[in-house]
Amino acid sequence: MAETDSKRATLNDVAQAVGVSSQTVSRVVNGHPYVSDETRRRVQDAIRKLGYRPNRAARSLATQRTCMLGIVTFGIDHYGPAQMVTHVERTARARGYGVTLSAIRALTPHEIRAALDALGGSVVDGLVLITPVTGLSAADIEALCGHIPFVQIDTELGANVPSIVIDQHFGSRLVTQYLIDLGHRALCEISGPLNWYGAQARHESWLKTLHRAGLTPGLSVEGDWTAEGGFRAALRLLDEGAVFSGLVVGNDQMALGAIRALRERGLRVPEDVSVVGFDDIPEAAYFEPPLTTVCQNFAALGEQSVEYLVSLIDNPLTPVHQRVLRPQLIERHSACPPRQGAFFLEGEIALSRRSEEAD
Amino acid sequence: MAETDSKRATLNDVAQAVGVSSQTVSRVVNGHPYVSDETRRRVQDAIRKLGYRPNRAARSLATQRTCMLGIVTFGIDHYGPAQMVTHVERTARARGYGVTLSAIRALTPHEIRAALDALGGSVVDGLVLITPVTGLSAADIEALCGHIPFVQIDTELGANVPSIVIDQHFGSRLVTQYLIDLGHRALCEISGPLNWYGAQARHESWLKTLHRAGLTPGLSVEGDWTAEGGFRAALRLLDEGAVFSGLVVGNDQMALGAIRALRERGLRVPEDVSVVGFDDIPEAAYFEPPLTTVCQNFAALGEQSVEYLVSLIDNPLTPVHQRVLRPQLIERHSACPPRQGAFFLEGEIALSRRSEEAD
DNA sequence: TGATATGATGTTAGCGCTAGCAGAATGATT
DNA sequence: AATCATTCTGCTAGCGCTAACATCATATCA
Repeated sequence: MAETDSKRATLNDVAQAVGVSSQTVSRVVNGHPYVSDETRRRVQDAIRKLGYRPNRAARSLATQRTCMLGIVTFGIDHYGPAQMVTHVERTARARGYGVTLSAIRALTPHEIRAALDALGGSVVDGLVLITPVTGLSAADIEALCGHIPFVQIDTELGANVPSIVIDQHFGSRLVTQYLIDLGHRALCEISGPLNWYGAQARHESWLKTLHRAGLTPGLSVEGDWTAEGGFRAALRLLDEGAVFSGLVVGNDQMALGAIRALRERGLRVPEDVSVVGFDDIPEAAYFEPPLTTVCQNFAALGEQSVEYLVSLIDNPLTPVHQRVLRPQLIERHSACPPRQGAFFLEGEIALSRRSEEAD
Repeated sequence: MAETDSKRATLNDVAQAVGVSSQTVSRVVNGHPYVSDETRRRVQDAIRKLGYRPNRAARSLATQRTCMLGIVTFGIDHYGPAQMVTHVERTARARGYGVTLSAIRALTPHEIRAALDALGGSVVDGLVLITPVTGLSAADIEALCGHIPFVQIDTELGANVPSIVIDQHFGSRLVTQYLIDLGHRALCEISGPLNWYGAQARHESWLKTLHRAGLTPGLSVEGDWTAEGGFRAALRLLDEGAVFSGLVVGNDQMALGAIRALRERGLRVPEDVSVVGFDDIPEAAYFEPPLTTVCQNFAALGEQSVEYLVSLIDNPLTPVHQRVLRPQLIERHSACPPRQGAFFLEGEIALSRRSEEAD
């Protein structure tokens, strides 16, 4: 196998070993035609014997392509972004691209610029931006990316940039209407951080769906996507005297925390309060009770974004569009019809505050 | 900002704009001394005006360094590996390195070779290998990496390769002994896939700890790290007639599934069966009941591996060692002393099969 | 037989950058 | 005034590869 040479073998080393020009070796490596079978075989032998591997930097310099995609992601600690990264990587590799990862922890322009700088200097042929959060305009993004083609994932619905998004409005309508159809009239919400597009969209559609049904929305508290945040948010809801038989939670982890909080306050799920989540994380089916939630197809998101990006790289004139994926309701056992007279009389319209004020 | 030139600006463009040689611009870009303040200022202005960014490929070619680390990871869909990736990335960036990610889905030499090929051709200065799984010898790894310095994470304890590992034996002893100390005498196990070093180590130490305490290990069933796998494994345990008051589970997700299975069979946790997990995922505290588990410091793992790798890059003669981190028991509420006479009489030694055979 | 296609190779130049050396200018020292 | 060190700048080469063209041999056709 690999020679014990101190230096890595180069194209030229291989060429000399075989007695051909380096160009011929290059042709073999890149699978070009017009190399005789005999030569090809001998070159391949030498490549193996010398342990030759093409130098990507040199190739990039010559071809102006890197066969690398950059992933810039915010919120990689959360389930959604992490899933997206995984699936983007998988698809990119299947398409012959490597990926380089740049996770940003804070949403400062400085951090973002640093992330892009790390990727911008001709290290990547294209960028997948996982930007689930407000704060950067489309113009900002375009300015930062420069001439590098990019696709955004999980960004603002309706934005006029190359992007693939999940219709969070639809998902929110789905669960909210589901609870309404079950007979719930008093709904509260634990939303994700409202500077996330998805959280915002879910919140808005939660409101709108209730209004359309002629119901008054109950309290909505902002969580932080974590179980702990959900726990605290639910406690706050209860402490503020909110009265509700249905609770729409921005993701499954927060739903888990919320359920625990409800239980600690003596409320049973779903008998006293129906709880629904978002994401359908693999554990959701094994929560107590198994969680009714909304499933998002992250695999499709990853695949389609890479496909789109690759077509953008191959042909920069590919028209700009936003592809919208629809999530799907997964019915399990954390929601059921409300018990009569539990918290409120049948037909009574939901109140966001209990009449008998806090103790 | 960036000019609307069709082409990206190069060092030479900047040099011409200022009227100096490209070398001087290079000095400014790289912060070398011996550039007059006046010149430096003018160059920096021009850089900004032209939107110049150094071409990494060209720089790599000239310097033979890429300032990139490669992460090759198996099992990125699981909590541990995903956490490691996140923390490696974070630390690498703090140290001035970018990371390129190569996730392998199957443990075939072919997949691994492909992953390394994608990274090997002078794209990275060093490799972090997340290889939690058996199948590759240290020699294989060294052969595959060639001359590129590497550090393994989460590999075999005691292996003589540059590596950072968590002492899974210790962790397993911790929980197992904990249950024994609580008074449990009949313990079963749901292990992770036994081709994972961690799962293997935990399994072995589970056995050893029981033996040392003079107890006969109950049944051990292999899971797949997922909640669903834990669910099915627990069901199998029950179906095979295992009798136990304590259950050691290989990770938190499987513990979640197991708890659900136990509950569906009418067993309460922890009153009838104490369950302990591994990992301390952020949700574990909000499980029903809150899960007693073992916390692993993935952040330290990521940090130390990158630090080690960087020192290996800077000085190839850095001595080879394995750094071992110790996990920590997190007591919550999924384990308590066994009830007397629930499944077995006090003092009775655990049987791995019930006397009255399956129905 | 000469003209034309086509397969198989080599030659040349250059991608954008940095290392290393070679100056040139300035000031300090003999 | 000659010598030396110090600060600044430019020149040249080359990192390893590929695109584009040039070359040469062989096969095909009129």
